[in-house]
Amino acid sequence: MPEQSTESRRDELLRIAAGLFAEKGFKNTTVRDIADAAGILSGSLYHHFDSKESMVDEILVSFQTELFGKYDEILASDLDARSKIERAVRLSFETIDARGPEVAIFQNDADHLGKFERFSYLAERNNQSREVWMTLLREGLAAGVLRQDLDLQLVYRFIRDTVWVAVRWYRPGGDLSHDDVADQYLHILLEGITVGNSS
Amino acid sequence: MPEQSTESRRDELLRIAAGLFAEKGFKNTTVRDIADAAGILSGSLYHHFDSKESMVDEILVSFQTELFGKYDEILASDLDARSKIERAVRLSFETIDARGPEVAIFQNDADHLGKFERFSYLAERNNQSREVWMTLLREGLAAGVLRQDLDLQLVYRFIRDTVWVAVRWYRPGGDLSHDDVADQYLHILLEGITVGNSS
DNA sequence: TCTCAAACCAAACAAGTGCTTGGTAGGCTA
DNA sequence: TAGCCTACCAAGCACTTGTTTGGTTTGAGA
Repeated sequence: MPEQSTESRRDELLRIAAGLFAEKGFKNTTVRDIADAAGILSGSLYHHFDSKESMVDEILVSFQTELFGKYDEILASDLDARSKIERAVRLSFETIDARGPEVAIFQNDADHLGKFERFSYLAERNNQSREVWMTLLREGLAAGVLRQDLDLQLVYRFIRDTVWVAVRWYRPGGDLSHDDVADQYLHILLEGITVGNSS
Repeated sequence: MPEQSTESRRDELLRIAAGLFAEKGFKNTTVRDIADAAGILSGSLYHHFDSKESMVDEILVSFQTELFGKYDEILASDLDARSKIERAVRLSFETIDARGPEVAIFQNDADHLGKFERFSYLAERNNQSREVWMTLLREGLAAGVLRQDLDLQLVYRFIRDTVWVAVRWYRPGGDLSHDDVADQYLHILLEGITVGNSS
């Protein structure tokens, strides 16, 4: 277990920045916004960080390292195909609950940031994510859990988009827990919204 | 039928601006970006438009007027409950196909723009959209088409988010037509991805 | 008490931002 | 051919942007 006793000033600034990046977008957040929220002057940020870019960089790298570690655990587990898919879906909603700002930044700014060399790892992580999901879906197909007439690439895109987009409205501590949301979403995804059918 | 024979220079500039707004975001697109893409100087844009804001304004208003007109047609139609839902879903993918940039702008910038009085109609349209979908879903429930154990508010949010998010990857003229995508999505939404079940 | 490092301030910088102003080229019409 | 209108240019203004620089405060250890 990693020691994470006291939050350093640096970590605190990163957390403040992440919140603003998530709320307003990376480019639309100024270093003065961040400094104001932290109660310091903008120039003082450069005592802690090289640049505004390096702030998002740190935020995204640590987030993705954590997330993909958990994806790997699911892949390596001995769960059956259907349970693996369920776990992967639940992981998304857990992550939205625990790391909302980071998810939002990834959703909103990854495409734009990915154009710069410094953030080329975003594209690699994107591929990695696709491989994880396609593996899970192919296992589901092979196990006879999924319908044969599905376009798996399309299913992947739908799932990828839909499990993360809830970050736009989900608020931790609200009426619905992340587990509630995951339950409903899994029900819709796996069985659809219409009454019993057997096609 | 409105005459729309020749595209005026003004319309052309709006189309160019919409493409850039969709690609880079409203605030991250400069008037010089737009002017460059149009082959003129930035100041010349102000012969056609009051401000950069009024450009998005025109783009969003005309887009929403068209879209909600079609929603109303569906509501007023004499289709059965399930067919109405299908039509509404298909309308989304048709719109992504025909008005991709406008959909992207709405997806990416509506939240941020809606904070200003000038764009308060965005929040109203948002409510209107929710009413349309909730009406359709309630009809589906009353008609016995939808399962009784669904949280309709949640179902609405999922549908709303997922029918529009395809704008991130769908490209007109690609392998998949908007009808292909709609077919698959409807299949997933209505019947789920798992093999026949009757719960 | 002295030292030192972490954290911050105060002021400025060059580049980029939306927008304004006064003027011009060219075509259409009276 | 005179007047006018649409579309544009050239240059600049006030402001905001990320970042830099040199100095100051504060608290803990020697």
